[in-house]
Amino acid sequence: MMELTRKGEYAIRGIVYLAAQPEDRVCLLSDIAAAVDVPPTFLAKIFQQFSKIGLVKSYRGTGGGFVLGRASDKITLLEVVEAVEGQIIPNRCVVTPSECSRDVFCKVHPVWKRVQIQVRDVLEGVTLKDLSGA
Amino acid sequence: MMELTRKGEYAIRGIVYLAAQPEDRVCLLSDIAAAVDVPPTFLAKIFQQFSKIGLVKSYRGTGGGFVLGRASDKITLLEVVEAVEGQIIPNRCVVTPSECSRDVFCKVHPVWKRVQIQVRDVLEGVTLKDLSGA
DNA sequence: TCTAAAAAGACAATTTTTATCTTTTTATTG
DNA sequence: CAATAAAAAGATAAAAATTGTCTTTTTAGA
Repeated sequence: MMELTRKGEYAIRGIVYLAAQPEDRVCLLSDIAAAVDVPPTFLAKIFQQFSKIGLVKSYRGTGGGFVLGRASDKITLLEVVEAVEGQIIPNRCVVTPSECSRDVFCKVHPVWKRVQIQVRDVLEGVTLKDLSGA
Repeated sequence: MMELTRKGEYAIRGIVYLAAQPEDRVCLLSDIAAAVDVPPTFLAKIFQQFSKIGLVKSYRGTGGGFVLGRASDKITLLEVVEAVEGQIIPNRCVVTPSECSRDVFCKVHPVWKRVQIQVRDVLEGVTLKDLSGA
């Protein structure tokens, strides 16, 4: 359980690669995909999601491509993962208590909340700089 | 991401219910399923998995049913979850580094390892007694 | 021997994941 | 302005996992 999907894995690979490039170097999606060994069309979708929330900036047309949206030490692994996988929710009832009819007296609830916090803390403590640095 | 499946949810509900019963009270699967609102056939599969690893003991035939395999304070939530969902593996490469061709120089690897440890620690610190007690 | 109950196995519907392909938009350049 | 380059968007489809159900078998008790 708790497994990152391929999408998440690809997302990390792709953006870490981008973070490792010389700053302001515009990278073609096709080049990134080839370098990190991910289906280009799939990576395109992922980078579109990144782009929407500003994790990367994109340029169309000749000479276009992608660059990081912020300095690599200002982007956390948590942001990257949540961008493509959605929020980290170990249990439905963590986000919608109403779904849990056991609600009021459910003792499991706070446990999942703790799990969620722990995971987020770890991922939030890691930046793309940490992952791409020499 | 990191979402518990329904199977995991059902598993927890079922075994917590069992843990809340008077000790040595043999419970029918059909009764448990009704009480925690889970499809009986599905819960049956789950309890079979519990039974195989000794989390519950089963008795067949008339007067048969299920009881906890150990005292409720000796069964952790981690065991329950892993029984039905498999090991907690945030990323494939955590378990099979060979799959990660980036292997040696993969900086993400230890991060997932930390996530895994944190999650396990939380779940290991909670027993069925904690979850079923008044 | 009949009945009660779990175990085991085969099967099926649904949902999610993992893509691919085509068309559209935007930008550059000759 | 026309041609080209590249990302954005949308539709579709294959594969895998999830979420079940149904039938048969085994085991135990009355």
